[in-house]
Amino acid sequence: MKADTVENIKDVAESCIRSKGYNSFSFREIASAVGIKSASVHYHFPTKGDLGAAVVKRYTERFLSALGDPEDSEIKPEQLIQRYIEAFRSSLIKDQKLCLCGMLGAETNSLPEEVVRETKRFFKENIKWLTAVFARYNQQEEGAMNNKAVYLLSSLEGAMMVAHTLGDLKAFDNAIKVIMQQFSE
Amino acid sequence: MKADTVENIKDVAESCIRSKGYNSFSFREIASAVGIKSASVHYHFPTKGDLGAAVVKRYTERFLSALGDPEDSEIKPEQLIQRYIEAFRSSLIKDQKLCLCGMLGAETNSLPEEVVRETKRFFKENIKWLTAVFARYNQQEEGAMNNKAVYLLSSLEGAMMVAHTLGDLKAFDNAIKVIMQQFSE
DNA sequence: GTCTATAATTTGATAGAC
DNA sequence: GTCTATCAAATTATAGAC
Repeated sequence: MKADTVENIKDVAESCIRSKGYNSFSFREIASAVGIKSASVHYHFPTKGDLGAAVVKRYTERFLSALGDPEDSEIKPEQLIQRYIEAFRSSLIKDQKLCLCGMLGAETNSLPEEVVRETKRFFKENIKWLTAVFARYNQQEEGAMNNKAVYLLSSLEGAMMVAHTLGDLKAFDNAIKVIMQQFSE
Repeated sequence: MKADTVENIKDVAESCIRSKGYNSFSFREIASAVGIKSASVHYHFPTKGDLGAAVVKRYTERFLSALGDPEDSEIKPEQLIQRYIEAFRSSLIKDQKLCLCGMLGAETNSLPEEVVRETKRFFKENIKWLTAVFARYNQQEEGAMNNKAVYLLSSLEGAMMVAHTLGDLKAFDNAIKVIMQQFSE
């Protein structure tokens, strides 16, 4: 059932950060939810920064893995973009929470260096993946593809935040409708 | 010089929240920057939630005031949209900080009720203003204008967050380029 | 209106037993 | 690997003097 304590800790920490932010979760809180004591959490993750960085690292790996190969010729680029949007959408709808890195990105200035580094990596890998997908569309200049990638990532992060704040998940879908017009010509 | 203590407190608090978040600033920190003691801050704002809500309220009033009347026939709707985008851009470039409500929106789940209420109001008033501007464009259906409003607000908030995290302000302008294509037909 | 002093709680982190 | 116990610091907030 609860095979791996380390994974349990990461699960709870990820959930906490995504709903309340890095600066509003405590080791005691994590420990309590896992069913251990805070000293035991420190055994696995000496500092809060260690835990935060590990959570983001796992999050990024899972996210990229779910997206798959951007150059997989079996799948049309349009479908990959659709899959990308759906990844954000299900995060918001199913988990009722923000993107982990959307939250951490806002908190950047009050985060330990190792957490900032991993958060940046998430964004950079996202942009890289999207740029690779856009490169499969009809010929475009290098810069235009990168701009589109930054744009799509940013718009989805922003739409999650606004919809979550307003408590209106339809707002997310409404924003998506406008975003998709960009890619349907 | 420092005429009004209350305004000074709000100034410092706004700056702190925009750079570190609501959950990472303290009354002692504000007091120290203003040159008073934390007990004096409590005299003006009994609770942290009171201070937070007052800061957002002033921020919203100033923001809407700077935008002006969305139905001012002296100004073309295209120019108003440009002004709107510029308001976000200068926040990011000049202040090197996020939008106050972009930060607070992410933190929604760990905020006092009165701060959440004011943050929602900022977003709702933004959407209302934008919808009024879009209504001045050629005939569109009601829903489409609202969707565009939510979309533009969301995209700008997201672009600020991503650019700020990456420490790459050009990323903001690159995203804007793609966003503007939506409104240039 | 600002101060000193302090209460009550929570936090990240460590020492050392088992 | 988990525990008890504890530390040192920081937090929001209040009482009461000036």
